[in-house]
Amino acid sequence: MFPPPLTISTGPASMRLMQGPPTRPEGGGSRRRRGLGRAPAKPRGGAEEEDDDDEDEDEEVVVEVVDGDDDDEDGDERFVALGPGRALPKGPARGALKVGSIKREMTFTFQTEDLKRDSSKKMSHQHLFPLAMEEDVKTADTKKANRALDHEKENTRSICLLEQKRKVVSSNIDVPPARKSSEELDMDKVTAAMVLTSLSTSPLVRSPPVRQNEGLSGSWKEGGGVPSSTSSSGYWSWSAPSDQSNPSTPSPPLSADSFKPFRSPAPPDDGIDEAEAGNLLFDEPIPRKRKNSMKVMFKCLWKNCGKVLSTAVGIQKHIRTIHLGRVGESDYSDGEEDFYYTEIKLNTDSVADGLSSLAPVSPSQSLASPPTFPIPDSSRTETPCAKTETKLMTPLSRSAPTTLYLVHTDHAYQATPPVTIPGAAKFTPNGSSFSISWQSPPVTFTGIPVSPTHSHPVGTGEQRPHTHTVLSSPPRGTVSLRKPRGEGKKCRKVYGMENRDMWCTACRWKKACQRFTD
DNA sequence: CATGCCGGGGT
DNA sequence: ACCCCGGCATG
Repeated sequence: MFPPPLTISTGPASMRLMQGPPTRPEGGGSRRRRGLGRAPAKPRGGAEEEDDDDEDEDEEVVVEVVDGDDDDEDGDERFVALGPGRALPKGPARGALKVGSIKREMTFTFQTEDLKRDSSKKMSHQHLFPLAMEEDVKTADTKKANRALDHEKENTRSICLLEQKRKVVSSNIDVPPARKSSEELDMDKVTAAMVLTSLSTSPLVRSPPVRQNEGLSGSWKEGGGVPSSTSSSGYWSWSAPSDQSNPSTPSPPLSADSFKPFRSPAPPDDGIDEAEAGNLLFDEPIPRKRKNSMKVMFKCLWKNCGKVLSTAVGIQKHIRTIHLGRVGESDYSDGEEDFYYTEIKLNTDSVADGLSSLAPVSPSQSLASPPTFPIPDSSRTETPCAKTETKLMTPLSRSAPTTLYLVHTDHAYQATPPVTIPGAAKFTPNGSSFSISWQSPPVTFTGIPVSPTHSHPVGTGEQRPHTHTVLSSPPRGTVSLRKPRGEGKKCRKVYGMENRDMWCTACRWKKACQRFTD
């Protein structure tokens, strides 16, 4: 109560320290400080308050960002938010960030859900991804419901058709059944043409290599196309913006189908391949190289099979016989195989090369978060598979083609954009906080090892592994949100220990400095 | 080692 | 809510 003896208090901060350690007889160093003689708090308090005001402003910014996320489930939005959020700083901001990230995740999930729903409807009872469904369901949202309803209307009609067609096409595989109006078909054509053109024209066009799988998967589902791995899509669903949910958007699967009709008369492997190739290219992270000595290969996308053949016919046959089990009709091709293989361009040097280049190149930044899903996913998956695959190719391997999505990549034009986002790599090197959400994806890898699981021939059970993967992913939120550590000088440095009184409260409390926010 | 902060704990 | 500190992470 009594002001401590001036003698002592007068001493510089150092004094305090010295005394502190030995003992805190009176009440602790802090008190001492206050007692320093500086009028208890008045001055200090005033200054601080001002600071606080400033801080508040910052905080507001943060808040806004967060809100944005809430309002829209749009993936893009998220990114935007991230940018600013990152900058935001200090204490309160931190909290906001956390929330934001969480919401983000939620959003993803829910989007995925939508997709799934759509697909499920179209697909009808195709037991495609039961597991995934369950998982998602828990996260389900009211919003989702709304969207679902909308889609239903339009979908309902198409569903019937789709199913019928599907049956015709293939009984055991979930081929993208969706069929759309002639207009859409045309659109697809056009799109395909454009894609091809762009590809041939400029290598730049590339899109995020990485998660094609996931991103695509999302879209596919929507299209009612391939059901299989839900898990992967789960996280990535974000890549698929609300657009996908819209029925109007052409679903990838559709386009794929649409192509067939034209060429179908005679299984034009080349034609299809080309189209796919185009898509693939998108996937391929290394567009520029392709000019050089690129060798075109056809890779089987069947889940545990990475078989690579030099000819489309070969790969088709491979798929037909090994995966589709159509030994007898080896000659006949309904085009279904097309979905299970993809055209890949290899540098004459070596495939690995290309792959490796991918990872290192873009990721430089993202390196910070190695686990980040984006880059590695597709690329890695493919390569390793290819190698291993050859051996694995066995009936067992026959599981739904995980990679299948890749194929669909054709429709990349749709998916691509979103995927690009992942460019998120941009997010930033420092965005430690970001890494969090991203990390989740790493899961993908897990999936690979898991693949060994035997699955049902039909290609439905596949998801299991994926789902599994997803589950394992949980690590996401785990990352510590710890602030990067402000670069600028903080109160401590600015005022020094001697003037601790001048520090902002936060600094005094050893909390994130509120005055010199970074 | 100095800083900057987080997570806790005390009042 | 305010005030602090132990301890960890980072440069």
